[in-house]
Amino acid sequence: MTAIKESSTIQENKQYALEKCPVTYVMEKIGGYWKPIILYHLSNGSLRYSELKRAIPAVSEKMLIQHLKQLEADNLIIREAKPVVPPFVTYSLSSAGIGLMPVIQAMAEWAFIDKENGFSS
Amino acid sequence: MTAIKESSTIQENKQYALEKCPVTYVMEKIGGYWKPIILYHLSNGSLRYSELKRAIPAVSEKMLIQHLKQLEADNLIIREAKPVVPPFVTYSLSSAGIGLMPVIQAMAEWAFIDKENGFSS
DNA sequence: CATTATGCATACTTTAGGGTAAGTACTTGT
DNA sequence: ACAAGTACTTACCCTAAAGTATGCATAATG
Repeated sequence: MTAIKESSTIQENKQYALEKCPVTYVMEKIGGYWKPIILYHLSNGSLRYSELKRAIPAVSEKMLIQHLKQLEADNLIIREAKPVVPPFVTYSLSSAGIGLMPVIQAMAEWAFIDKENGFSS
Repeated sequence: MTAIKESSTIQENKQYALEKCPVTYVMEKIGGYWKPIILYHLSNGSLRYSELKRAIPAVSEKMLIQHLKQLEADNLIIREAKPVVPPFVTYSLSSAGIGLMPVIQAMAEWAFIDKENGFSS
């Protein structure tokens, strides 16, 4: 039994890691590249889908709605659609999403400091 | 010329996004799934490579050193190797890495609150 | 009457990330 | 003499994520 490589238990350990490490828990919810960026742009108030698209030109429409759906499913943002004929859909932060603002704020602040100090690779 | 789809400009817009959005800047540095987790485990002090491995059983050795190298290249952690024969290598936070602790701390705090409120999908 | 805008959905392909496994160099322990 | 520990490196493969490009319904606008 001692010959079993420890790496074969990685899968089972993932559940353990999720329960033990709070940062792992967070990464499961906002771990994607785009999610924190979306949340950052929503921090100044609700935005329409098309406004988000223009605010983040680097994201494709597919990625944008995909992550918006996931953020909604995780109760971090709220989607409101008015049944008018040119569709009018707005996204805003939920209370849990607002709770994430310290994280986003801390990121933004660190970015400015890091840039000032010129720590570039 | 009006027939060109706007999505074809996504690549060029990425550079723009990097300069404009601070959160994008941060995600380029600690955007990987494992990087914040590694930084979290180093927040209590320096650790040897093997200690990190045992602290994060869910990560494979390949991922661990890969991200450690990247974090070192980005000046977020410091690698110190003693030239002894059973290798003795420790990793610790740099000053820039310590500057990231508010982000990691905010993540950890939010995780606890979110779990208490039972916001699970 | 064709275009534009809105908020998506979907198919199709490519790429990058990550998993698994094995090897290396050197020494201490049994 | 052989396994085990330490800190990696390398090679191969595979899947999930992301890019690209369409389509759709409707209605105001030129």
